[in-house]
Amino acid sequence: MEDVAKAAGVSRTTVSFVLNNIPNSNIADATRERVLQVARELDYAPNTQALNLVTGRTMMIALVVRKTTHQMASDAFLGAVIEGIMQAIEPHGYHLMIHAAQPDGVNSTYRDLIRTRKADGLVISSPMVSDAEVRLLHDEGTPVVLQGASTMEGVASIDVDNEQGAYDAVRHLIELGHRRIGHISNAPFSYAASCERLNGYRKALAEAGIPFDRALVREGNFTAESGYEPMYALLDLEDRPTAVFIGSDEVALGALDAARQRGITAPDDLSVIGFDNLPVGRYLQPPLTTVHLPAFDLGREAGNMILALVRSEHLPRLKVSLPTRLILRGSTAPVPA
Amino acid sequence: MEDVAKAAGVSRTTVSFVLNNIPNSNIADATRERVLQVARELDYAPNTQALNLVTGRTMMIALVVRKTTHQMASDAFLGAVIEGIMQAIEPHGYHLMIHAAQPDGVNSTYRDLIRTRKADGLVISSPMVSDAEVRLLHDEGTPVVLQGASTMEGVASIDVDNEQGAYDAVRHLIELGHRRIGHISNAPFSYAASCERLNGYRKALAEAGIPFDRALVREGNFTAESGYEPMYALLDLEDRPTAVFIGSDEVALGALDAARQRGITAPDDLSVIGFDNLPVGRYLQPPLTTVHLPAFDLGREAGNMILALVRSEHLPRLKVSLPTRLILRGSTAPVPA
DNA sequence: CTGAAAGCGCTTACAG
DNA sequence: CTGAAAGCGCTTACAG
Repeated sequence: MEDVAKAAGVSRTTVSFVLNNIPNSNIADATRERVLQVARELDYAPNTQALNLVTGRTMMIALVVRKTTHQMASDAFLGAVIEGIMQAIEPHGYHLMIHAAQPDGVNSTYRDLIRTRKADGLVISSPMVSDAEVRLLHDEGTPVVLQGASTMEGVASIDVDNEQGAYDAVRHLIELGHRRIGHISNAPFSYAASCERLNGYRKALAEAGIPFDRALVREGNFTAESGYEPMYALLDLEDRPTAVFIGSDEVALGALDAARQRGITAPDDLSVIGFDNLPVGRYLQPPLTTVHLPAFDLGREAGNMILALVRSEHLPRLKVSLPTRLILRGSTAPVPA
Repeated sequence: MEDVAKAAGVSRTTVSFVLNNIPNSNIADATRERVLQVARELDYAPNTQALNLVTGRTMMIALVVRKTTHQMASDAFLGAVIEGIMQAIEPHGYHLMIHAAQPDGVNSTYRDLIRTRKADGLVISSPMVSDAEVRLLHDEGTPVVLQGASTMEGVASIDVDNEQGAYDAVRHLIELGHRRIGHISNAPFSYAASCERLNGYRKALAEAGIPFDRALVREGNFTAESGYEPMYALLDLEDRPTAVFIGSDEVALGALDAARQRGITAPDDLSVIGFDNLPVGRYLQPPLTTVHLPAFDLGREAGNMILALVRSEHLPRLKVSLPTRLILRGSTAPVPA
């Protein structure tokens, strides 16, 4: 900048004014032109670090991924979420950094991103029901958006309407005539999303006058592998279900394989409906009926929210809930006569 | 820091020395203890921006994803690659930022990340054969690692051994007795990886004395949808193949569906082998035989390489090639008698 | 309409 | 063993 000022024969102040297009700076057109010209010739680019130091901002948003290494590496939605966030923030000059924080990390470090001024705000992809560090961060006035859990008082959050999605899925099964409907969760019930999906399941049953049977509910744990045991257990029941609502396509993969091993195939012997709408679902045999999770929209909305927060703008709603959509394919059918 | 110095009754210099553990600074133990103590009490955290300004470094690595929005959102490996890079760089105090750059972007902007000092080095996930911006960056002395294409002279790069992987796949088919073997590429042949896999295919054929037949080679284009046409074309051939090597599991998904629509099922009527080893492959019916692509390792190695570059350390090898591994599952079988 | 100067929060020769 | 001071590259009152 020094160089530009010298070459253009003006002060650094003037250069700063024209380059930043400061209003009311009243720079003569000729001067302005000259500075712009020289800056171009010298291929001038401002030093972000210097700018950050004086403005006190970093123009960075951190996406904190609260997952184990394995969970993150096999997260089919990470790309969509990242893409969504970037599309929201980059047009406004913000960049995205990724930070991994183990879910069990007691001494996790993402608060340091703020303390050491590496980022202006955090999007926390946190499936955990509660998290003391988030609480602290929020109380300190840090811009924080929770993506995926909405149980924390006063903290901005975004999620899909899990209960409604589950309700729609189970209602679909009921309409096909099923009465004996099992449920395998996407994750342990210590996760908010699992609870909400269970609630949707129960609500649909209740509405149809079908009594809730605890024995029909089993826990999955994110992965396809975790789908085997629960499915075996369900199929081993005296009065086994004619349909199963599984809270995750991924878990459904394993569950379907388990059923197959027992010689039970969907949808003839058993109707199966998943959740998430993984891209691969339509290529399975039979194509998997599921509930669409709008991962990209989730990211974009999270981006919009954190953007509003870091810019101290008004946040229309503190908790937003995105709609799901039932995707009918081949893994569900009317209950066999 | 000012505050810490004041509270400890020392100068900022001293605080800086003890906090950064500067060797040969010869701080009295008592002073050191006092400073540490006060810093803890005041919950002091250094301002990264100020530090960056004086050191001239940002401690940031940018992952430049050269893909369309759609491609990125449906990239099953992005999480694994990111995780790999982070595991390599975070222990050394570096952070990762993500930057999207459209593959067709003439006036793409990732060079600005360096010009404006937002990052110290770039990992470019670039499938394109050549890229003028990378050339320029490299010539300017910027630390750059190409992930996925190795055609640029003098630029560090990492990739999987595509040719060997394809060779292994086709050789497996030949050993099963197939002689009429089709190929559907993962992407257009303007992409380096596609060419390399085609070379592996040709090499295996040549070695077995099977003449290369241009009619048996078709282009895929990343997505499952792009697998239909090529498969139809192959099946419509007079002398149709008994096996097909497909350069991508994703493309294989569509191709398999296309075959199924024609009443042709793997592996009885047609052996099919993919590439990538998507997690879902083992849950398909039949489970997909494929070539394992070590996405996490790719990321970690890219991380190690860029780390060496930004730290001006010696780079053992400028171009590294990671081995693949043939995964035998159910979609390939001996040629029908 | 433009410039001199202070300041953002650090590091690091240099002096004592 | 410790401190005063310059400097990193910017922005922004303030003065003229």
